[in-house]
Amino acid sequence: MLTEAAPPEPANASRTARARARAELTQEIKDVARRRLAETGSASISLRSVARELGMVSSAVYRYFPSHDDLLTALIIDAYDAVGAAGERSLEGVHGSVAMRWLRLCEAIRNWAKANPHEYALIYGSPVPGYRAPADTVAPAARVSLLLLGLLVDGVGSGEIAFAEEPMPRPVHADLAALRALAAEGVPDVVLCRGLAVWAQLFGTVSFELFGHLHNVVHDYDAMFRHQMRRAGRYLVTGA
Amino acid sequence: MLTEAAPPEPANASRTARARARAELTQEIKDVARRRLAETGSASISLRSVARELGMVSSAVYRYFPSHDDLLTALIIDAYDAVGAAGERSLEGVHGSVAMRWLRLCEAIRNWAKANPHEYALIYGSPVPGYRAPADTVAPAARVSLLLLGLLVDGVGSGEIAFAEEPMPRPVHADLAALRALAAEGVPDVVLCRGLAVWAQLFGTVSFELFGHLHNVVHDYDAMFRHQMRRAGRYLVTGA
DNA sequence: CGATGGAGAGAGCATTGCTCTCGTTTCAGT
DNA sequence: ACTGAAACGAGAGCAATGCTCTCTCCATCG
Repeated sequence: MLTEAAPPEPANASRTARARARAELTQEIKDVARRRLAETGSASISLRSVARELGMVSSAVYRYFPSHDDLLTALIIDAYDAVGAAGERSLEGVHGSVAMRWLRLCEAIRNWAKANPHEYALIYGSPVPGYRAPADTVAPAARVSLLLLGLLVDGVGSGEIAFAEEPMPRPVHADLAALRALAAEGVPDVVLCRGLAVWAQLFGTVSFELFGHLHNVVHDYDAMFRHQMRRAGRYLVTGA
Repeated sequence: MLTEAAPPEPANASRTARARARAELTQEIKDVARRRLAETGSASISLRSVARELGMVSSAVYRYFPSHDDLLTALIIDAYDAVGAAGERSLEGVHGSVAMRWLRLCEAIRNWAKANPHEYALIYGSPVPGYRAPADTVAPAARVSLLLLGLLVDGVGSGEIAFAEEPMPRPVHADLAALRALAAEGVPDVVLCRGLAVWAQLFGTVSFELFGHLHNVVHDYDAMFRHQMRRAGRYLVTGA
């Protein structure tokens, strides 16, 4: 269920002809599947249709992805990587205020989501396959979150993020301490809480928009999103 | 796709034997489907399996739900109604502060979601079938949101919710004005914005938890949720 | 050079959504 | 109360899917 196919591919790209062909075909299968996903939604990624489009027979595809879920998982991993990359690109070489970089990050994530709604749904919607995230997905999934944590570290370091220590429930503090040790050195609990809050708000808002929960309520999504995320940024930085 | 089956059922329950049988069987089909949904996820609600469990033949079920999507839509509507009802129950006869009622509402929604994760995924996860929300779903979907708006109206009316008017981007103001006219009389733009923010945060947080996005980050979900929603409530009421 | 095992093809199985047809039962208008 | 129309359930059938098994072919590695 988790792993791709039998032989662990060597890192070296130009191995034997067979290995190269395998890598290429694996990629090609994913590409076709991703295109079908983008065009007609996750329901229409059938191994058979992908095989057909590639001129293969369905059983051949099973040499590359041992099950339908494995193909999906591969797409999920790629999608996580894609949002992560989009987020990183939006911050590359940008040195403005934390609030400004936060806004850029928000816009990048939303723009990616709007450009790839089905991929977004795949990773931030209901977990569709056998329901439990394979271990392989957690690292790529973390990628985009690290950007927020980086922002927090920066902001606290530069003094741009204002905060006053506050008592936390013990278990909350424990979780936050672990998170801090992992990827947010120096960021106090209160600020991590704010981070979690705006993060949930960000993805909640994007999901509301993409999944149609604001239909007939919001009409100018661009303006609303921008305004809300600007406020969220202020909350993140100043706590108000 | 949207409507159930041919004859519009009369409101009167005890009509002809046939009508009663129809209503009962329709309900029974939904019940079996919902049970399968709860037990093994939305993928396993096949008309055929439901029919089998009811001792019918698959084609007979089509007399009641003209397509698989229609069955799903019916379940979706019921799910919206269920969260709405759960939320309403949590506020029934409760007259505490807005912040306190907000917290009750949050807990009720999360508890319902945890008790019915697949149903939650059905309505707040990715829109699964051919996607487009049938018109029949928007009224039940609004039910739970009205609770928040009611809280805002109360809080503004009683002066419990503090705010200072603030300039809004024109299109944002337009959307908020329409929303105010619809179900939030007297609630100023700033407060509506806060409402939208915490609402997105609430569902973002619940989705993160249920869909596994906080796996290995948060361990004591109860404590974290409570703490975050308490803060959100304060933000809602005081703006900080 | 020869054995291994990766690769593609094809047939096949169980399952699904959905359609069509065919008797039977129930209802409603006369 | 009777009769024609409609609703109903059953069954067969179609196209499609995920997945397995077997067969043959050929690149690879010893």
